[in-house]
Amino acid sequence: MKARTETKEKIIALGTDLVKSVGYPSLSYQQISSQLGIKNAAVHYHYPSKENLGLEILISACDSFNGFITYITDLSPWEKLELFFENYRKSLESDHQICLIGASASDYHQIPESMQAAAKDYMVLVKNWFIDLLETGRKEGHFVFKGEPVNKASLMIAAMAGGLQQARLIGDDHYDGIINQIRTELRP
Amino acid sequence: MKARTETKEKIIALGTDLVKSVGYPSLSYQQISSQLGIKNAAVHYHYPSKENLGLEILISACDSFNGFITYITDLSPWEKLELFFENYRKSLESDHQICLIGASASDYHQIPESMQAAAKDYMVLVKNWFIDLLETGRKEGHFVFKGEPVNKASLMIAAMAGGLQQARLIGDDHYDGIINQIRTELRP
DNA sequence: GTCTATAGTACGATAGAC
DNA sequence: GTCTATCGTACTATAGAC
Repeated sequence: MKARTETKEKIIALGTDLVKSVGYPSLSYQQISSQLGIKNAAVHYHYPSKENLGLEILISACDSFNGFITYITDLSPWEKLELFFENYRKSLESDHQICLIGASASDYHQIPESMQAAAKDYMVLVKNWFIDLLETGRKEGHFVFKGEPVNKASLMIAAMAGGLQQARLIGDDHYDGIINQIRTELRP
Repeated sequence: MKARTETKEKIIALGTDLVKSVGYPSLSYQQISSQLGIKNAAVHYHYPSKENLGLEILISACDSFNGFITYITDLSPWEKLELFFENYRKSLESDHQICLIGASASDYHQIPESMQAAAKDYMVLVKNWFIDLLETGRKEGHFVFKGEPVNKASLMIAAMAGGLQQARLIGDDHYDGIINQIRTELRP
């Protein structure tokens, strides 16, 4: 009924939103089909099992992030960091969605092994990008921090993912306070 | 069959473990009854609805934390902080359980309103204790950090909750790196 | 306080028509 | 590529015996 496989892309886009707002275990074929105006079985046609769908959501996010870091490769360390902050802030504004890394981690024992592996790959990708950003930024005098870049990267990624979640409980100020603290501590 | 309400306490203890490992939505009466050697209906006798059970788990955790901070009230700021770190590290060693705050936050849209409110109360309690610890510790020269105590507290709590989750994906070193970074930055 | 039995619901998944 | 119809399963929850 559709030109090319437009529906397939819509399913991934909506599925991603749902995982970020209710989590993979609570994601259902009915939510997807009803919101897209199609039927249960139509979604199964594109993604036979829930595992297929969940895995594709993670792989797609990985591709997007790779595109993102390539796109911003020429910016300054601070500009890169602020864009990363901004992307996370957008999740907060989209009805308090959390990031896929946090969602995959908190539901870790409820997702198939293939998704556990994909989530790990995704997180390693993000973390390595962060380590490189911090290392380069410090070397060039843009950032100031004690200790190893790997530990600083771990601290920042964990704080951002955790902060997004906790903002659901006690409000967006919590997340903004975290970002401001990170900025304050990193500034020369 | 039991003296007093021993079963009721066992249900809360096991329920707490299950929420911390699989989350409230994936927690089931069957897991509880089978692991306690009783039947489905017996659990319903003590906690008629799942909401009753989930709420009691959070309230119980709140009470425990209140007991904890009273118990350590005479220790030094660093000793208090290290005991807090230790409690979180224990979750990691218990088959990678996460904290109740992180679990409640990531499943926020899947838990009843009464639990959302209880989780908020719990988190406010923890955060306020942290703010006071950081404020006092800095005033007395034990801690060093830039910015407001409230933002530093937000950063630390989010990093610990997020770090516990992310350690499931990429290993315990991730969490330990976060704690070491926090120590390094806080040390005078 | 614990049991058996079951109602009622929601879900993932498949078969087969169009 | 989408539909209707349905199977099998897992879950929350309740009624009533002991």
